[in-house]
Amino acid sequence: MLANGFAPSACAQTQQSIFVALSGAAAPGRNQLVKRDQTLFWVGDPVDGYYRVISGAVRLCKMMPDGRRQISDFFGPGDLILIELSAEHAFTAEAVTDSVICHYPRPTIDALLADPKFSRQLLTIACDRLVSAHHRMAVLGRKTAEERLATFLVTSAKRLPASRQVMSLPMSRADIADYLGLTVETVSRVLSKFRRDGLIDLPDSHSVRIMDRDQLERLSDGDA
Amino acid sequence: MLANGFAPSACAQTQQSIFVALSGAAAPGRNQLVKRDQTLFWVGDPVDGYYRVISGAVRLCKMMPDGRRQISDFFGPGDLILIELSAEHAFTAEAVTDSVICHYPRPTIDALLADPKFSRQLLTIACDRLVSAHHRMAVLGRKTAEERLATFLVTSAKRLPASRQVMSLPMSRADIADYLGLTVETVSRVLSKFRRDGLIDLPDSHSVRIMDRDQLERLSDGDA
DNA sequence: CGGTCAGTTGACTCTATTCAATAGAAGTGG
DNA sequence: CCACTTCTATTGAATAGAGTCAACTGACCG
Repeated sequence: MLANGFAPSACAQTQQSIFVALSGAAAPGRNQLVKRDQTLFWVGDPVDGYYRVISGAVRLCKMMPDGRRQISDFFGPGDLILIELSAEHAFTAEAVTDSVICHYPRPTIDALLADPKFSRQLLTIACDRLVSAHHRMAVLGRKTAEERLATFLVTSAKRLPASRQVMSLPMSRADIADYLGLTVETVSRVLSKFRRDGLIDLPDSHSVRIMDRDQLERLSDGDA
Repeated sequence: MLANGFAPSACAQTQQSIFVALSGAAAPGRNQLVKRDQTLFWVGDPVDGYYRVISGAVRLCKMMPDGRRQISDFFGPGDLILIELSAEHAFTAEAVTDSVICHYPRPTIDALLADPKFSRQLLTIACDRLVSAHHRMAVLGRKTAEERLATFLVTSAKRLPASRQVMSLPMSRADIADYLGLTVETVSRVLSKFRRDGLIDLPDSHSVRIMDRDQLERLSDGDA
């Protein structure tokens, strides 16, 4: 399943402390099982609390009237879904696979924000996410299809212990396409090319084995 | 010049409070004049403090080895350049035009972070920027050239008082192109088309008058 | 006044999309 | 458990939207 695959984000250290703070709080979060493709919250919903992915994965989406979709972020186990402090959600969050999500009611968080140590940690998480969002803008604005896929694979692999050989990608090709600003066909074609070129192996459609990480990294940086 | 043109961002309210907090601090910021195209900080520079745009405009860039560039954000008067709490800058910041920038040394900010009210405000700013970064990912990943330009114009206009007829765009066509993930030629062509179609007027290359805002908004949302 | 730079426009090219067909995996119900 | 449907992924051929290359114009600057 996913538990051993798609991994927590780079700022796991900080997020761990957050977890401790939240666990110790008067009102700890409440776990809920969310089935695949089920929605955590829609655009326009009130921000009535915060979510933390325990297992599985969540995608954050923006839809256009004609059906075009942009996935602006994925959240894996351990990740706190922190983007908005405003009154209403500007994005939709959906489960990529069956997931366990912990929900912290807004008052719990608001109370914890009085602690400068805690709010400093949240600020660190928000800034880390901001940095990776800005990196992703370069991916979407300036990189070729091959560079996008290489970046996606390398970044996903970085979240995992180097020991793991095969990485699990819980999301569909359509999810990857909407995350990278491409079409399913292009994603499929580029992955096939990477396989032909010996850069990766694809044991099944949700698993990838990185065969030539150096080459993939050069490709992702745009100097291959 | 620019002072009456490119405007502070949407979270001006919060940023105003920040300004008050910083002004009252023991070590207030130090103003510096930064000439056009001059660099505030480079990728890899230590994060030795924070900057606030007093007048002018700043662009945040990421460069690729072969010269491709993505501008991930513009900062206008009043904006606090807050993206990284890490040790090193991951982006380069440059002045779009001659600008006055206020610099707050890192200790000043770190001390203020002890105040939960202040750090809460910084968190709000960071989250606001995160939301707009995610919106921009949809622009870069899914919108056509016309939709990108329409979004850029409408968003820039929103920062200004509705009374202003003519909006000043301090940045060059190349800056706009690198912000929207296009080429200068495409930016130029689309703006010319908008002018022919009566959506905008271009008194000079750094000024735009919005003629048909409704149509531009429909275009930017992708249902035109 | 000459030179450089920014912006515009045109002609042609190419990368990724669209449309279409097929193959394979997964879920459903008898 | 197997037949049937449906969804996901892959591959091919044709198309289109934005990019590239190039020429030209007008500002700005020394």
